[in-house]
Amino acid sequence: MVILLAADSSYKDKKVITIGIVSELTGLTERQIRYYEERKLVFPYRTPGGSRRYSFADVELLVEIANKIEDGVQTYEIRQEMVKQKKRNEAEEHKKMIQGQINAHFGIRKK
Amino acid sequence: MVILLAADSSYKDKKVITIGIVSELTGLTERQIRYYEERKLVFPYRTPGGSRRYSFADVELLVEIANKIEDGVQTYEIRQEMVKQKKRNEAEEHKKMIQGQINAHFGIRKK
DNA sequence: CGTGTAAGGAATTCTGACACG
DNA sequence: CGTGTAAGGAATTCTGACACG
Repeated sequence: MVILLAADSSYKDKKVITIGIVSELTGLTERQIRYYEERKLVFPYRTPGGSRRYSFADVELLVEIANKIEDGVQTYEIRQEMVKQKKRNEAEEHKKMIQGQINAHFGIRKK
Repeated sequence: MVILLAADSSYKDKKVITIGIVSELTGLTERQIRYYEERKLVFPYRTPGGSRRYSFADVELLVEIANKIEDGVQTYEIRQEMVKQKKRNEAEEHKKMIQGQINAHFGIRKK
């Protein structure tokens, strides 16, 4: 029997980090970080005052993006990959939801 | 039987949150947050420019502090508790370290 | 295409102090 | 003791643009 307690995603997904800190954390310039947003690769939260707030998940994503760009991948292509991945995830979600409804109707049998 | 506890402390302890965000997260005013630092209850990182950066652990600590103050506990008393707790932790650490050295010398037997 | 930079403005944060109690 | 506030300054962030290539 295995009991696994998942990583605390609450911290990872909270958008609380300013662009200056993200710059330090990733080694990217603020210019680069803003540009990747312009290309719709990252979506920081915006405060009422207009400044950007990133999550740790965003920070990790930014590093991945930067690596791909270093490898010669264009932002447009990276965007395409992300859209595709998102669709796969949604399909998976949908599948799980349907299964959940089936279970709700016929009862859940677990090995 | 295996019990795995992940608790990603890497995110929790990184000092990356500005005082404004901490204020939103905790509901405390910036004045309160700065005062608790003055009373040596929290220790944010300082950027070269002089501004404070807090971790999620700090945020949680601040909430606990605020609760105690609401209960009428004075900052000085809270400080005393923290110092005592720290000493207990260090004693525990020391004990573990000693045991580690013993194990290193005589071999580790695990049940 | 991806990034650097100077420009001017706006939002954020800092400290020390006076105030109340 | 714990917190509010006005004050002036410094650090941070924002946008739009010009530049290179």
